[in-house]
Amino acid sequence: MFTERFLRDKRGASLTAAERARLEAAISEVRTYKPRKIIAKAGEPLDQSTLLIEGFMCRYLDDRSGLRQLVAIHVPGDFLDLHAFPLKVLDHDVATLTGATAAIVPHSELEAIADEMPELTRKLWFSTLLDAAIHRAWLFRLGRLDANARVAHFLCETNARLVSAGLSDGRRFALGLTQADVAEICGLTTVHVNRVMRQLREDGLCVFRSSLVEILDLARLTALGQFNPAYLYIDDDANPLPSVQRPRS
Amino acid sequence: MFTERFLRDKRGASLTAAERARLEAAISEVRTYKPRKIIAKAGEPLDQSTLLIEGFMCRYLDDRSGLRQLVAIHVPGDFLDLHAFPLKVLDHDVATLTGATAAIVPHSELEAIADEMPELTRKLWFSTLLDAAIHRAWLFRLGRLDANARVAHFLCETNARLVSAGLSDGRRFALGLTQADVAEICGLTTVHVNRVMRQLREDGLCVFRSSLVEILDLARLTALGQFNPAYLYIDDDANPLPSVQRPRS
DNA sequence: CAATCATCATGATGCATGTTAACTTCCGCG
DNA sequence: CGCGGAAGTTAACATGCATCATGATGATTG
Repeated sequence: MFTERFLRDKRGASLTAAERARLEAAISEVRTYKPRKIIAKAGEPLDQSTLLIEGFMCRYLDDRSGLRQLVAIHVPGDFLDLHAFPLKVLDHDVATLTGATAAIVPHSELEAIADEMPELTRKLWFSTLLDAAIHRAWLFRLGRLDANARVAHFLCETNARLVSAGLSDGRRFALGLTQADVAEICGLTTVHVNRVMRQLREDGLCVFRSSLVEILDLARLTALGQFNPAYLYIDDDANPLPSVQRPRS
Repeated sequence: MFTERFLRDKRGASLTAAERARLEAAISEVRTYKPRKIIAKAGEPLDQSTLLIEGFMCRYLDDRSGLRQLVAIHVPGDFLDLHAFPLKVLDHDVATLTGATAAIVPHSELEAIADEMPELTRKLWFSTLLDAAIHRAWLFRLGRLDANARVAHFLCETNARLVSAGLSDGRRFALGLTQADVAEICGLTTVHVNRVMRQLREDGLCVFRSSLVEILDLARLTALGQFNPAYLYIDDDANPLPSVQRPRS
């Protein structure tokens, strides 16, 4: 079941068994990728999209001197270039961060789905809009938060997304990124990300070492990053984070 | 024809006459709005979307102390909260910047369109993805550009969008924003935006005074802002900007 | 027409983050 | 098992933008 995590526990958009089966049938191929490989370049016409099964991928824009600004990172369950189906051509590059496996879905299959299954189509649309909502949270992060808060916000967001994917217990998760990657995400230099990580460690908020994130004080990290997970559209009663667990009735 | 500007000259997504008529028939009402009024609040369920006909609107997120980060501005022709149709609830607020008029489209009509007209549905989807592409360009702007370049990039983008809407001649356009608005867009203080505007003026790049933008040197402004309009998905041969006009064959 | 408020303008000062440059630690690989 | 390159760490110094303060201009309104 390659589509197992896709839209899992997303408010009003979880797939029915029939929809899941249809999507599963649309997969033409499963590929594996090495770390730090470019998967799609801006401007090239695409006739397929990629459903991430394992590993981390990213999307980014280059500035004139070749520096990257990441505009998204993707975790297992993300249909990461589904927007290439309506757009036909991407405005940015897509690459792996870690080694990864992904399912390939040809656009011809998506066209068939669009003709036959309006409700599933609406859910695919929803999935691309979820990415847009995350873009907006990233805009807030870059526009309004200082360096410490940016990194805190990013770690909280990634934690929440990985909890939803079943890949974090709400406190600890594997994250195969370097400090340089975090810098490209948060619009900072690697030197300064290093300073921020040290401060988070010394303040007892979070430790990020050898590709493992350990959140020591989720409440304070959340407050520091002004993180409010509403934009992730996660079902209220699915996989609650430890800090938002409600009393059992 | 309220939908006249919607997806005008957008690559592979311009509407056919029949599609336009269908959308026109979906409009339930036309409203006028005063400047600086909130139109939709984050978290409230929405059962309609808004097609902007005249004026400027924006979308924004608040930080803890009430400061705003704009995540989008919208110009006539934009279907500005169409993403509320699949999402049902917005993750941000929507407000007018200037006085405005807009057409209201109930979600029940969009559902009917989704059931009957897959090709038009794909174009509506495209429209929401165009907004996401603009989000990505804004991420690049905030993450990788300094203050002068951010403002230059914003002015180039707005110029290009307004040319496409028929509201800029490629050099001059009305823009009813204050320097404080530009600050909320570019993640700067109003004081610093003021300094940037002065510098752009002194360098002979651009003058922004009494709600009128005059671009004096588009090529240099484009270079300063590292602006590449590809992400706007404007038809190659529609309304070319003066600087990208090609020789007639 | 005066009063008032939003917007624009500009200087002085401070701080967060960038820049440069070592140095260290880790880890894969010959 | 030691070598080499990538990633992490830290310090000294530079700077772009925020902050604070104050006044000028321009528009709206009673």
